[in-house]
Amino acid sequence: MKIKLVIFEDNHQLRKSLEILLNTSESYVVIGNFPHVSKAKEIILDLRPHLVILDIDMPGKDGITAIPVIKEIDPEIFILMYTQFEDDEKIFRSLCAGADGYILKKTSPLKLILALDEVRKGGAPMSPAIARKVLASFHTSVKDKINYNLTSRETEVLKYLIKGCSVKYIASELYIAYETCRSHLKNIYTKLHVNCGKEAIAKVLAEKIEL
Amino acid sequence: MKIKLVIFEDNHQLRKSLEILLNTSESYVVIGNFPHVSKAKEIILDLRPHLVILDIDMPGKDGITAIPVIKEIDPEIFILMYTQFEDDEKIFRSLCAGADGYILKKTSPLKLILALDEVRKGGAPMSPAIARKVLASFHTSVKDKINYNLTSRETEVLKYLIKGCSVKYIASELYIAYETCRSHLKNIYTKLHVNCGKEAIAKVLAEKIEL
DNA sequence: TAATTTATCCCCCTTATAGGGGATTGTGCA
DNA sequence: TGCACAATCCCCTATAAGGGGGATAAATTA
Repeated sequence: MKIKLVIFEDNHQLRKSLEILLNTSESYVVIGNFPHVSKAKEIILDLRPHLVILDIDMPGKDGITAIPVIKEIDPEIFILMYTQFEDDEKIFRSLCAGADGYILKKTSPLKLILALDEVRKGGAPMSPAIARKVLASFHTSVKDKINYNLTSRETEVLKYLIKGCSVKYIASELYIAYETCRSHLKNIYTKLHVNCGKEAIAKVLAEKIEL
Repeated sequence: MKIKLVIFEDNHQLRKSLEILLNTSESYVVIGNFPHVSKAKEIILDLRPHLVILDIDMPGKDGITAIPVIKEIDPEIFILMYTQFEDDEKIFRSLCAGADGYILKKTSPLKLILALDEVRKGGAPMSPAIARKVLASFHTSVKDKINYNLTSRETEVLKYLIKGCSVKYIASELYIAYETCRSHLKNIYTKLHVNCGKEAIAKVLAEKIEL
């Protein structure tokens, strides 16, 4: 059973030669080949490929816009970006959107096939520069975050709160009175600009506020 | 000005040959060479290298444990993991901890230097398989998550809850009675094995449960 | 030294939430 | 045809949580 490919590539010549190249391989078969992604949804729903090769720079709709569309239809469909220039920003946006890797158009036919194999096996081919960007946004996510000026005690209380603990429990854990704990919470709510514990938890966890 | 390197590597022979190799290069100079990471903090504070080459498998303390220690001293110090086996899990843990890339011990001297250059330039050398793992955990597509069997309506209610909304507000947003909303919440709490909304929010957001 | 901050505690009052029931309607599946 | 289930709504009760006060001792800062 060959892996079914759909290609979106605006350059007519390149599109054709890609098709010929891939169809001569023993593992892949091109079942669709289109110059733009405006009908991507219908095409994917209709053809149900295993893997999509997606050019980034295309007239009209950007290839990146098609990523969420395809992944929503079936997250199992692999998406390999195919770009002429090593534009870090675009490739990074592609990967954020859910692409499974990318290859440059200057890549040799052999390496193209290898990259496809890699994607199929669950790998995500990408250059070190891009990998670094992904890594960076992966752990140091948002460093430019607001300082809410919580005191050390308030921070302690908040740490328990975001675990879902009750006020009573937090108080007992910190060996302070229930009312003291509530005082801290009141101050926390004021400082975080929220009105209740639920909002505080949601804010801290959703905004990845470090404590 | 040469890039100052510190190496942590338990194999004596390898450590020595690494040092000789790197010292013959025109860009790098090895200023420290140690068989274990137990004194990593003191060493880094003292020597202040630009880049650290870190073996993962070492007797006593694992090389990975040294990553946060080094990064806390100076996040600008690059860390390149140096491993014998392509152990996905360990490499992944290393990258999560803050490593800037990794190379295998079987890597040729030329490629080792290239990888160091890559790290210096801000790249993060890694294999496609690792890149995929990073990508995956990056957009939280943890597939092996528990299915709590929430109904579509319960999911809707929960989506509002984790934004910190009150029961009354959720009810009004969904055009249902307050008591209906509460019924859904009761069922949600049962299914998630929690006792209150705060716990539910904490659980969903902390465990990155997809809704 | 005086003012400020922090952490601690207490009161009252109101509202929100949780837990325990129970009931009705429609839908889909066996 | 009947059953299970999802979604809707209601009641009662107890506890938890939030908002508004205020107070004190210790430490820090101006």
